[in-house]
Amino acid sequence: MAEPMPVERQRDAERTRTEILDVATREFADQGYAGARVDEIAAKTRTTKRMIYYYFGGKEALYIAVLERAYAGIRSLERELDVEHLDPIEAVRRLAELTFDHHQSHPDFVRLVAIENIHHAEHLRHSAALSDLAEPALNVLTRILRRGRVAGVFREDLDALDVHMVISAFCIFRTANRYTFRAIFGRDLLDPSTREHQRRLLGDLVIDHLTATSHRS
Amino acid sequence: MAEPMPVERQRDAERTRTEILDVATREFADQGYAGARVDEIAAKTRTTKRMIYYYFGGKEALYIAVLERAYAGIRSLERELDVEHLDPIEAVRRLAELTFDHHQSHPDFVRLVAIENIHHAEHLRHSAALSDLAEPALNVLTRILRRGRVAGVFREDLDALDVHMVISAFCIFRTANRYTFRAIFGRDLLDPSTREHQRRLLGDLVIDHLTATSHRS
Amino acid sequence: MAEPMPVERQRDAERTRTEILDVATREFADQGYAGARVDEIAAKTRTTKRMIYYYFGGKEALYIAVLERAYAGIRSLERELDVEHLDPIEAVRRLAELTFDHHQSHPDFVRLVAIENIHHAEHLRHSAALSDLAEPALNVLTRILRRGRVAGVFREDLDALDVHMVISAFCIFRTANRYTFRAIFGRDLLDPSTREHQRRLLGDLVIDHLTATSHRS
Amino acid sequence: MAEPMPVERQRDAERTRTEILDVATREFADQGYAGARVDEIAAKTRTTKRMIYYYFGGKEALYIAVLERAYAGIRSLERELDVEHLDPIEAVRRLAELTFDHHQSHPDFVRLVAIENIHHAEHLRHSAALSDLAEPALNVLTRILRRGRVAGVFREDLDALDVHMVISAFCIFRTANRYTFRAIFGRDLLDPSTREHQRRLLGDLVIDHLTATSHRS
DNA sequence: CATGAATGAGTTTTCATTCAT
DNA sequence: AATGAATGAAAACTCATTCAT
Repeated sequence: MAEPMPVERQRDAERTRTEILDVATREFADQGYAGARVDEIAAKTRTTKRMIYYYFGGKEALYIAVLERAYAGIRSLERELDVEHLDPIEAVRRLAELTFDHHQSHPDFVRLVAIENIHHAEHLRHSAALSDLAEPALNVLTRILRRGRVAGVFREDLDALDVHMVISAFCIFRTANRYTFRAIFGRDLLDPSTREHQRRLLGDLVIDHLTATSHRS
Repeated sequence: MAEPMPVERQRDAERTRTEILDVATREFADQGYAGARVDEIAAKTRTTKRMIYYYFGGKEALYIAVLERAYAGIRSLERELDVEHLDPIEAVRRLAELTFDHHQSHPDFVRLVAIENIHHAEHLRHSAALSDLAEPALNVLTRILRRGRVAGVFREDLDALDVHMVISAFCIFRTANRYTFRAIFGRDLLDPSTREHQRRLLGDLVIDHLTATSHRS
Repeated sequence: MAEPMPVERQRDAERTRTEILDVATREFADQGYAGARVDEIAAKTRTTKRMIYYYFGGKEALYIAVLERAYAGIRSLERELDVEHLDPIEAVRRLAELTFDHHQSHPDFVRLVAIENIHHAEHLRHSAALSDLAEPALNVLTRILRRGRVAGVFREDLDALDVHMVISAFCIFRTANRYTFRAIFGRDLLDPSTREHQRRLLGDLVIDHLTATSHRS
Repeated sequence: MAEPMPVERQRDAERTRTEILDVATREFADQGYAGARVDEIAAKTRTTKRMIYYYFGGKEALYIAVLERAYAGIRSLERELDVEHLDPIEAVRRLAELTFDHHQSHPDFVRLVAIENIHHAEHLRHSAALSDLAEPALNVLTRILRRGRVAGVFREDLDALDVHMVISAFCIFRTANRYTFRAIFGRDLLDPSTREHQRRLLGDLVIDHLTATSHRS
C-alpha cells in the first residue's frame, strides 16, 4: 500500500545536481579550471565529492556542464528580446543595455568566458549543446541595422558582427578586467554608483558610431 | 686554473634568466597560472628546473617576474608616444592605434592580463614595480581631450578614463576573447585580412563619440 | 489484485539469475577477478546492479557462482563419457579429444581456471560444490590405462594423473596462452583451419607416449 | 676540492629502480595487473610511491617494464643454448629441459605470462622491446628437427612450432595451473620430489612423438 | 521483488619544492 | 653556478556496497 515516491527522490537528485552546478560555477569562475578543486567544490556542497563523479563523471565534465548552463542563460535572454516595435536607435540602445545588464548581473558568466578563452575554447567548440549560439544574438541586430539603414538614420557600411563585438567588448571588459583596472587606475568598473553612467556611455558610443557621417580620416 | 670570467658568466646568467622568462611567459599566457607547470617550463628551456628556483625562487615569483616584464613593455611605449603636434582628432586616433598595435603584437601580454584578473590582480596590486602604470597612459589622453575641448571639436562631458577604457576594451577583446568569438561566430578577430578594418573601426568609434553632438535619448 | 503467480515469477527470477551469470562469466573471464567491474556487469544486463547483490550477495559470491557453473559443465561431460567398448588406444584418443573439444568450445572456462590460479585457487578450494572434481576425470582414465597394460599395448610405468596433466596442459594452453603465443609467433592457436591438425596432434602425442618402448636415455 | 661522485648516485638510482622492479614483479605476478596496488609495491620498497612515478611514469608503464625484464631472461637463455654438438634426440631433450628448468625457477615469469594473456597480450604486442622473441626459440628447434630428419630418427611431418608449443604447454602448466590442479587432484606439480620425474616425462613425451612411426589412426 | 540515489574507503596520479653533491 | 635524485602533500578518480522507498 505504501506509495512509492519517486518524484520526491528525483526532485532531491535534481536539487543536488543544481547545487553542485551552482557551487562549481562559483569555484571555476573564481579560480579558473586548473585552479578549482573538486574537493573544495564538494566541501561547499551538502553532498560529497563522490556525488560530483556520480552526476557529472569528472572535473572536466563538470566544467562543461557549468559552461553550458551559463551560456544557456544569455541565449534564452537574446531569444526573448523584442525590439521590433522600437525605432532603430532605441532598439540598438535596448539591445546594448540587455547585454550590459546581463553581464552586470552574471559576473560568473563573464569570468567563465575568460577562462574558456585561456583554454582556447576547446570545450565550447566541442559542445553540441553550445552550437547555434550565434544565431539569436546576430539575427536581432541584423534586422535593427537594416531598419536603421532603410530609415536613413544609420550608415550604410555597417557590419552586424562588428557592432556586436563592440558591445561585447565593452560589457565584458567591465567584469573581466575589473581587478587589473582597479589596481592600475583605482576605479572599480562595477561600482554601483557609476553603473548608470556606463550604461549610457555604451549606448551613446554605439549610436554615435552608427549615426556618424563625417570625420573619416 | 684561470680565474672565472665574471662578465662572461654574468652574461650567460642573464641569458638563462631571459630564456626562462620567455618560456614562462608563453606557458603562463597559454595555460594560466594554475595550469602552467614548472616541469614543463623547465623542459622547454635549455637549463633545468632547479635553475628556476635558483633564479626566481618559485613558481609564483616567476609568474610575477613575467608579469612585470610584460607590463614594462606597454609602459615604455606610452611614455614615448608624442602626439602633441597633431590635431586632437588625429592624436586620439594615433593613441588608439598605438594600443591596438601593441596588443596585436603582444598577445601574451593580453592573456596575462586576463589571467591576472582571474586571480583578482593580487600580484599586480602587490608589485612595487607595477605601480604608476596609470600615469603615462592617462596623462597623454587627458591633454588631448583638453585640447579638443578647447578647440571646440570634442564634447564637454568627457572623461579620460572612460575613453581609455573603451580603447582598452576593444583592443583586449580581440585577443582575450578570440577563441570563444571564433567558436561562436566563426570569425577570427586576429585574422590579418581584417586587421586594418578593425584598426579603423576603433578609431572611428572613439572619434565619433568624442565629436558627437546629438542623439542623446 | 490477483495473486502473484509464483511460477511465472520464479521463472523470471531464474532467467535473471542466469542472465547475470552469463554476463558475469564473460566479464570475469575477460578481465580477471579484480579487473571485472560490478557496474559493468550490471550495465550489460537487463537488470540493475542492485539485483546482483540481491541474488548473489556480492562480487566474490558472484565470482564463485560463475566458477561453480563453469566447472559443472566439464564434470557432467566426463561423467557421460562412455569408452568402455573401445579398444584402449581409441579410448585414450577419444578421452583426449573430449577435453580438447570441451576447452575449444568453452574458452571462458579455461580463462576462469587461469584467473582462479592467479588467486591461488582459494575459491575452488573452499567451494563445497567443487569437491570431487577429480574422481570422474581420473576414474575413466585409470580404467583405460589398466586395460591397455593388460592388453600389452601400453607401457607398464604409467600414471593416470600424469597422462591427464599432459592432456590438460595441451588443451588449456591453446586458449589460455593464445594471445601471447600469437603476439610472439604470429600463429593463432584457435584458428579453425588448424583445429583438426591440433586435435590429431594431441591424440598422437599421448598415444605415442603410452605405446613407446625405447629411446629412454 | 670535493670530488663529485655522480657514479655513486647513479648506482643508487639504478639500485632503486631495480628494487622497484623486483617488488613489482612479485606483486603483479601474485595479484594480477588490476589486483596489484601501487601503494603496496611502494610499501615493500625502501623508497616511496612517488619514486615509482618518477622512474616509471605510472602503474601500466611499471607493469610493462616488469614484463620486458621478465621476457629478457628467457630470451637470453635461449640465445646462449648450444646443442649443435649433441645428437638430435639428446638435443631435443636438452632444449625441453632448458625450458623446464627456466619455468621451474621463474614462476613469476610464468604467472606474468598468464596475466598478460588475460589482458589479450596488449602490452606485449605494443612493446618494441619485446619483438623478436620468436626467433631465438624457433631457430634452434628448427635446426635440431632438420638434423633429426636427415639422420632418419625423426618423423618427416614435424612442425617446429608445434613441438615448441607442446614443450611450452607442459612447462607452463605446472606453474600456471599449480593451484587448481592441487585443489582438485591433491598433487602439487611443483613438489621437488616429483621434479625429476616430470622433467624426464616431458623429454620422453616429446621424443616419443618425434620418433614414433605407427599408431596413426 | 525491485530500484535510483548515495557513499566511505581506497587507488592512482600530479605537482611544486628541496636535498645532496 | 649547477644538477639529478628525491619527496610530502594534495588532487583526481574509482569501486564495491548500502540506503530509502
